[in-house]
Amino acid sequence: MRLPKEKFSLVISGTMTAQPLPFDPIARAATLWEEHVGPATVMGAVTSVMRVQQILQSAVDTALRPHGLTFARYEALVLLFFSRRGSLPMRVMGQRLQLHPTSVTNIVDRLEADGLVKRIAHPTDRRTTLVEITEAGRQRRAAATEAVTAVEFGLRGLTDRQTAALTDLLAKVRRACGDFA
Amino acid sequence: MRLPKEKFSLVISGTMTAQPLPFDPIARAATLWEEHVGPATVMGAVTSVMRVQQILQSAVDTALRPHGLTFARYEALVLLFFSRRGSLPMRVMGQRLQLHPTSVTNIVDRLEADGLVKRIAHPTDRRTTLVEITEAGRQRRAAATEAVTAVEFGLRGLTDRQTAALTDLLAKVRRACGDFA
DNA sequence: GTCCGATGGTAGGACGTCCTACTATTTCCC
DNA sequence: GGGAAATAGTAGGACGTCCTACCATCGGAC
Repeated sequence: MRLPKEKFSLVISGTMTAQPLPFDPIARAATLWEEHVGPATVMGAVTSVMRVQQILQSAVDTALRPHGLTFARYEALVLLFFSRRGSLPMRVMGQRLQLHPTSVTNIVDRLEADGLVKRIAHPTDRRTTLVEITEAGRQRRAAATEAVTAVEFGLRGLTDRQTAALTDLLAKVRRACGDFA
Repeated sequence: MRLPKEKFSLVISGTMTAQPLPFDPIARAATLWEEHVGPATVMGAVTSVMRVQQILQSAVDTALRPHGLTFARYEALVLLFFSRRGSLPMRVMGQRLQLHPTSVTNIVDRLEADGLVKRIAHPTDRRTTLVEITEAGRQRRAAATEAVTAVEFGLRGLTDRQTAALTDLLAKVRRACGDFA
């Protein structure tokens, strides 16, 4: 539960070099790709998504570390907080968070060990495990939310309009890939 | 080196539920966030990036698995292929690929074990290790490139214009976070 | 020349994800 | 009702990333 050591860098993300490159490595790769391979539009977009995800993940995890959370665990906490009864079956959590069942098990294990959630029996289906957010979990969620919103989730450099446009474009991709109907 | 088992799903990505949800889980979360927390624009965009990265990573890795590559190793191979001499110092590879030095070590270890690259001594600096793509590596890159372009890197649902717009938006973020000057 | 800080790379360990199997329970269909 | 098939969750293992610590080498200050 300690903040990471300071580095000699302006970079927010954890994956960093000492100094930012003087050129855009993705744009350069795209140029070379056009020369040697073919149209690079898709390649460039995919690489960009990968890289930005890495930046955001690192920024958010850094903001959450003092609160003993990762982004995945934070998302789980928020999901339970939003739920009507403050509890959900593991399986539903996996669907909403788009996670493998075993990842849900892992996440809930950690949250439960920290006393932020607890597993309770489902009233009618004995196969099902309900996960319920505790009072400590609610408080932790509030504090963690302040931390991540304070750093804008690591998303910088966009206007609100551009941010919304980004979300829309990505939603098209998610729908086309069958994330939702 | 075997293709993954078929699942009962239309979803391209590896992380999947049996059926797509009938609603957009990110849009729903954004609505709840607006109700309970505040403006959800940034939160929605960040979650979307995370999810799309997961989809793309899974699609690309699936396409590359028959070729014995992950996306990270494929990127390394492409980087060396593009380089003038067919070789680069480990450190430079880490800068271009935005990877931790130890991750570069890991990736090069795997590629070398498969005979796709080899470590050679730097002519003047004995600290530095050069990584050189082999003929087998060049052939593997060509085959792998066909595989990933055949599935469009998993990026579906966007026009070329929209794909370019996505790249531009993400470049703004990368620049703002100090990825490049 | 020599020393000391900076640089390049690797080893070992933590963490989080996924996958494959496995058990327990429920549901469906005859 | 009785049994096959589906469903919920977990255990154990592989993989890839990061971090800290470490060793070897280089380069500059004196």
